[in-house]
Amino acid sequence: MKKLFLLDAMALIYRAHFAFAKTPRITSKGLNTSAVFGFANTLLEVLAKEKPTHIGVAFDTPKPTFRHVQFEAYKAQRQEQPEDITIAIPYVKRLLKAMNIPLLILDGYEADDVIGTIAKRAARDHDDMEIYMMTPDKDYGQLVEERIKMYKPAFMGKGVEVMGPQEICDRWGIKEVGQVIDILGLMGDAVDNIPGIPGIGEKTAQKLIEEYGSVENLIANVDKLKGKQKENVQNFAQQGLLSKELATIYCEVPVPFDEEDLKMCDSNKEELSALLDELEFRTLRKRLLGEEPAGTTSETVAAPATKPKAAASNGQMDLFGGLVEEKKLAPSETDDITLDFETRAPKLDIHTSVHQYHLVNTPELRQSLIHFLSLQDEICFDTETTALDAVEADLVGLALAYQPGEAFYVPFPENREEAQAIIDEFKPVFQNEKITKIAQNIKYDLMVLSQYGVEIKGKLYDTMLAHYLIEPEKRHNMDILAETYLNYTPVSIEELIGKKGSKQGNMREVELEKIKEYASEDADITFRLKPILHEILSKNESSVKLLEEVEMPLTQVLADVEMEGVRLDTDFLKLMSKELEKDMLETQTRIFELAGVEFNISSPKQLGEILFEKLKLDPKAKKTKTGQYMTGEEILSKLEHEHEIARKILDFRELQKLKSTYVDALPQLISPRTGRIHTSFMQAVAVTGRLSSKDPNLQNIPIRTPRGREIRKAFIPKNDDFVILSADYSQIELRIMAAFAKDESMIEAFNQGRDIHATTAAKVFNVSLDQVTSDMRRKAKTVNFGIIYGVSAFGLAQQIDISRSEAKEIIDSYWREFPAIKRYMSEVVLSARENGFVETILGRRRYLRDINSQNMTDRNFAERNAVNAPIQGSAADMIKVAMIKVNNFIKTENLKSRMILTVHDELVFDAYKPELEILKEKVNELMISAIEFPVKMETGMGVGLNWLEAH
DNA sequence: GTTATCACG
DNA sequence: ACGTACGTGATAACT
Repeated sequence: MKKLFLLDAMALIYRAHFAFAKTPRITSKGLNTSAVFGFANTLLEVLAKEKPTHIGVAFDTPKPTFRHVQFEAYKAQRQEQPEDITIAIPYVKRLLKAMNIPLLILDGYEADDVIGTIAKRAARDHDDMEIYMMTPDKDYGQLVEERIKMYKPAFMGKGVEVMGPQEICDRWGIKEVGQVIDILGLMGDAVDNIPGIPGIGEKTAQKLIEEYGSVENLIANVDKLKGKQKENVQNFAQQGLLSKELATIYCEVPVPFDEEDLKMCDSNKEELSALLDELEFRTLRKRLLGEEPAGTTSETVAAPATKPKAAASNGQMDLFGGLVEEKKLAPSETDDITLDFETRAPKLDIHTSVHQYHLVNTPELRQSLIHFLSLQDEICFDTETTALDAVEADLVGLALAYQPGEAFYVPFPENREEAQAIIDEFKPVFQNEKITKIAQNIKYDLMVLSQYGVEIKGKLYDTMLAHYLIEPEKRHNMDILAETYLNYTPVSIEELIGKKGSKQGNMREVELEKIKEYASEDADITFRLKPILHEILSKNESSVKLLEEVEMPLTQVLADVEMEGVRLDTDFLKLMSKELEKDMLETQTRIFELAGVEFNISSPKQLGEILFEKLKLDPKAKKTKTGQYMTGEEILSKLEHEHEIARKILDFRELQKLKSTYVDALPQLISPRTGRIHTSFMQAVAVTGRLSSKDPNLQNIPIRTPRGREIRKAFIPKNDDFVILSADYSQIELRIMAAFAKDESMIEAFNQGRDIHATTAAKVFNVSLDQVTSDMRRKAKTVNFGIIYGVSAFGLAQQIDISRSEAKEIIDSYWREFPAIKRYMSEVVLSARENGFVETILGRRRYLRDINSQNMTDRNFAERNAVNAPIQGSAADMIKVAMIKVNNFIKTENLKSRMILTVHDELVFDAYKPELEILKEKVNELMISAIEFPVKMETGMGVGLNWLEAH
């Protein structure tokens, strides 16, 4: 006779936990192992005594079950799970996995439904099998039949109790086991919040069912009852029926049953041994594995036997074969089991844990969590802080997750030393090289943790950056990712701390329970997003490389660069501000004189009316689509010789821009903590792969005008021992274009170090190199840029103020002289039309949805993007790789010099004077060799006491 | 929140 | 006949 044992894990764990309530077992590391120990003992006892041939262990899931759908209050008042149990569950699961015992878990169903279904099917399909449901839970009585028995484990002095149909009927005083639910329906069950009928307890229920047979029949014969009891049955008839329904175990759960899956087999001794050591279960270990001390078993124990279908390398067993792939289940496949209360496809999740988000706020709990984290291949984390700006942020909490559906929240005290002590506990986890750290926008977390002296080691995985490489033109917030890929809308941060514009609330003031839920959810979601995004990303091999070898290492570099910051000469800026103020006032006075009235010069609306209506400067003045006069720089420049006011307005605009955007704004962004400026480099904004910079934007500090470039004098070295070093790629985009197009003449010009714009001018204007005038060179330079942007005659004409026909002639001439470039351009556009995207040298994609549009404007725009994106993007790829290499060099050589800025084709350093020469040499070498192109690359280097001098 | 303008590569 | 260079971010005005 075969023996199938089905265990109700949660019921047994609870029972074990409370059995040890007075004298809990604690390991030397503070882990409470009572529940695991109790469960393990019970399990081993039954294995030894009963020698089952088949076995399975069922868990509840944290997901709402159909009973919740039916009855909202179901189990609602059950008190929260003790943390010791929460911590125990993963260990129990590991124990079972190590013993090669299958876990039975199905979202939407409780353990008793799963056990009931399997028990009934096993009995039906196998005459030669006896089924034992191992549980202390009385509800199971309803399932008992000839070959299905309840097996109550020994407890509190009482021995094992095996109950067949006779025993059940005797126990409840009923005629058939099915009436168990009628009894429960009447008496209710306080633990599960099944109400029953008021005034009816076990004894009364027994008596009534003995007499009437069922709840339904009792209600039908309510007239035969008397007094208060009659009243209650009448008034609570519905409640009684519902209670009966709730107590009914559902035996049609959509799980296939295959006896092969549940066959007993050998343990994985290596895993088991490690686990028992960890739990410090010495006696058990001896019983199970003999006397070998820890650490010597792996060589001596033969390879563990594995089940036919249970071989997954991660130790998870594919119990239900195809059903494990539940995400891919077509609805039709589950149609044969339609459940009227099911709103979604049943989901089988072998390792979904029972409870979701846990508060980890004691040393013991932290110890357990850390211990468990250290066993993972990858973990997900999220920091909660007091500020959006990482440099100014204090840790409020840390959320961690290592499997979907479960997360842990560790709150941090406001006291800095206490917080430091807690984060120090987690250091071994963060510094474990074997664990991949997953996070959304991980640069922020890296920066926050670095303030607490935590330098993360091992692989990083940023879901934001993964998505940036999948769809660079989209947005990459976690909320959007969750909605797109998980079909789930997370709790918004605004619900916790209010909008960021208005006096944004403090994370510290949020209730612990709420922040726990919010933070845990973030970690959980991010953890779930990772495999989904990675699966999509993996469709393109180069994307995975790009993420792992460029963007992830770069995010660490950027964290370093941002933390370092830049020193600003505030005294200088203060002086400059005063001068600008004075000049602005003078200019404004002159403008008012010239205009004859006072008005707001900063208002394009007012300004347009003054210029074009009052002064009638340009009779054919152009208007914007909103009906206003255009007063931009290019318009006013053309009026410069018409009227003095145009020049003055341009001056005023420049002064105001410099003052408000730079001179006055920059000092306000100095960190009170470091006294330096810390920009944010945005890694997932620019569609081409470039970085952007904000708060403040240090990538648009003026340089083109004499007054503007003065501002760069305010960017200074950290002290007298340092100087500013600036290294920029020379003509990187043109070189990349020449390489892509394989244009021999242009490649040769670069390889010979010739002036590329002059060379272009000579060719385009058909003169010898020494006949090229500065005007010709200027035009050629503009043309070269224009080519990269996807030239049009109109655009070129506008840019250098020539006629459209003249522009067209120049372009035609360019194509004649550089036919390879023209060929390359058409090839890129063609390939974009075919594939719908273009790629950079490292395979970074840009999708061009309008490339085949009927709308010419949209299509032309897409075509210009097709030309520009691979060039601009490849240059971005190259400087990113260079940054990683340079930072690596600085770190491995332990230099005092630091990278402090990056501006598309330029790297800026705070260079320690004694290191200047080696730094210059290495930076140059690493920049030009970052990515191999079939064209010579060059850099320009400058050193000075400020950023301007370094150019 | 959108528009116009202007700073950079 | 159309409507036009590529990629960003900050500010002030206005709705």
